[in-house]
Amino acid sequence: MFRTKTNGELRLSDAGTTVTLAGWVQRTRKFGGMTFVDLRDRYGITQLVFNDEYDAQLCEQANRLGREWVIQVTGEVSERSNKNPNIPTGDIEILVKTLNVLNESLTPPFTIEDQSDGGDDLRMKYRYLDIRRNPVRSNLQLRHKFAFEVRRYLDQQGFLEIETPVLVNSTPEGARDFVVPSRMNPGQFYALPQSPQTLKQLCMVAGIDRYFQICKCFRDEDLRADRQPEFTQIDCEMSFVEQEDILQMFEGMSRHLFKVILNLDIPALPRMTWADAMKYYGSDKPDTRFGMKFVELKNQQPDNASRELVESIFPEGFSVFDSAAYVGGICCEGQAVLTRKQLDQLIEFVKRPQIGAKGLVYARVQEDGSVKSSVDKFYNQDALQVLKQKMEAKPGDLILILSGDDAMKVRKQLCELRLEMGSQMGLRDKNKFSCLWVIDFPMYEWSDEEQRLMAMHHPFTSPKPEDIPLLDTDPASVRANAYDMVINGVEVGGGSIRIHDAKLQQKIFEILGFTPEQAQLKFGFLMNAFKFGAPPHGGLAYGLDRFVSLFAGLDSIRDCIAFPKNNSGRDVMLDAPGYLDQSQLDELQLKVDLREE
RNA sequence: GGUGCGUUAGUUCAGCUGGUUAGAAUACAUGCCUGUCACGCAUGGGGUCACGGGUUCGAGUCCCGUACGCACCGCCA
Repeated sequence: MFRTKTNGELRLSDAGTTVTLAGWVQRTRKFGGMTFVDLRDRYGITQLVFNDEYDAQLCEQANRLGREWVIQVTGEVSERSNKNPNIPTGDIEILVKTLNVLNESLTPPFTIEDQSDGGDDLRMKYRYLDIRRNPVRSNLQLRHKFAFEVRRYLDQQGFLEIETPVLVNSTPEGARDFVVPSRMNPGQFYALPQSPQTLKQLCMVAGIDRYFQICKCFRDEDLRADRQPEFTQIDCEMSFVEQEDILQMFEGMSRHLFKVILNLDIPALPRMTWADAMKYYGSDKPDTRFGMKFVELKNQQPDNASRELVESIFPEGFSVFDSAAYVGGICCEGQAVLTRKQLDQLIEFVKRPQIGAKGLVYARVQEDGSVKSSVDKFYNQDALQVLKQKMEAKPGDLILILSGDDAMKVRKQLCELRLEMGSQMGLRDKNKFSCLWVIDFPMYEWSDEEQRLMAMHHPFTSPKPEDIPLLDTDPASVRANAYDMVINGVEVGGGSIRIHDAKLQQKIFEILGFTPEQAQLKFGFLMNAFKFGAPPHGGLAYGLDRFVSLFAGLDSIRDCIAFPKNNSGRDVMLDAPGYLDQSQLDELQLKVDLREE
């Protein structure tokens, strides 16, 4: 062992003792004949003092030190004459007797400080230097503690952590697979798992009652701030349970994590049906830190989100509303103060191509209760008062209204607008947490691209028993025993009760457009297993990276991943992916044939 | 596959309507300073203005293309 103490742990009570410290030179300050060195390691900073009146040669040695040099010193802990209240070890310093340079360092390309001057790209290229910084390291420490507490909780609940293979088969449905060629089976490929879904179900058939695994999953899709091609899942499955048991168990786990990591007491998680989430928030992952629920002012297009017809509250007159199938609004408390310019910016916001609204109608409720709107020439004050009442708007409030032919599209636009207003109004505080379950997802959603129904969750999800008759008559309206945990508008986890009956599973595959032969080829192993006494089972999986990011208040999951990939899926530090040598290709009997641009 | 923004010193950025030698801060180097702690002061070195093409008497600045980065849409059972 090089060291007898760590930096950051010495206190005044250690004064007079001789210690050996090792670490990195954070900074040196030369002041006349004195040299001060801040020595850093994982645990903190210790100030070293060199004085040429006592030892000129040692001081000369200290003056040669550069940033990030690795040194070891032995010296006496001494009370400082000038204390520094800003750091925990500010009461003491080390009067250095011996200095040993363990390794020199190049000048780092960016400053290793809490507030670094380095940009993201540069910090990722030198991520090993970036991790020396407190904010990055503390994110990794939080992640460690989070995973540790997950294991502790699940262990106490009788779960077994079981590893499943990383080299598996490519699966239809779902995301693109990363594939791995097999040298011993030329022309054949493994795929990396998008999730251990089928394997954990086989663990249930195998009688492993309660399974979990903290494991890497892989999806070859485009990246985002909250999406990496390899990410970590807390994957869980239980046998002999119903949906209620799963919700209870994992609500318990989440509340445990909030308590032990953030010391927050989270109330019981409210439950919202998918239909209500879509109807009132336009999203299956609503940010419930604030209200501003949608009010339907007209809906002539009943769908899975909202089955009742709503007659327009407006009299005829404004052709945009008259012809729209759906009109919906939100009420923004106290926002009548927004200027014309700010409202114009909101209009620009909803008209952005990514959002795609044609326009935005607004109405301010004045102090005297009258309503002043952008559609005053179409509606009289009586009609606007009906609007005010319907929106439950008070004097000082601002009503924002979107309309269109496709209710679901307008809801999504309204969702963006609501989130934007929530942000502008400061209602999306990172230190506040609002958790809920979204339940009763539809089994299927229509894919325009493939012109067929696709599983919304995955093809092993069981329908709600009361909706099973609808599988034959109206499959699009069948609801699933599927649920997501949503925190602050982030989907942190999701799962379902699975099908454990081979015949029902076969039927679901049929509805998804698989022939019996295809289903047997791709999922025969699962359906065969179901014939040997599969227990009823279900589970869920959390996105560890997202959950930790939420706890740490991060904007991107990259910040809690030690070595993340960039926007194009590259590891800029390793410069991966890269080309293979011809000899490797030869061994694999593969030929690269790049498409010409 | 698509949209937007960006790329100037080691780093983070400024650089206006095209005009003489491209700046600041910080980092780095050297010197001074005996209680500093974001020390201070002085001096100094440091630039393929991402790359390619075009417009122009003249391009860091305008136009087109490419590459790279970030955010987003599509995609992500």
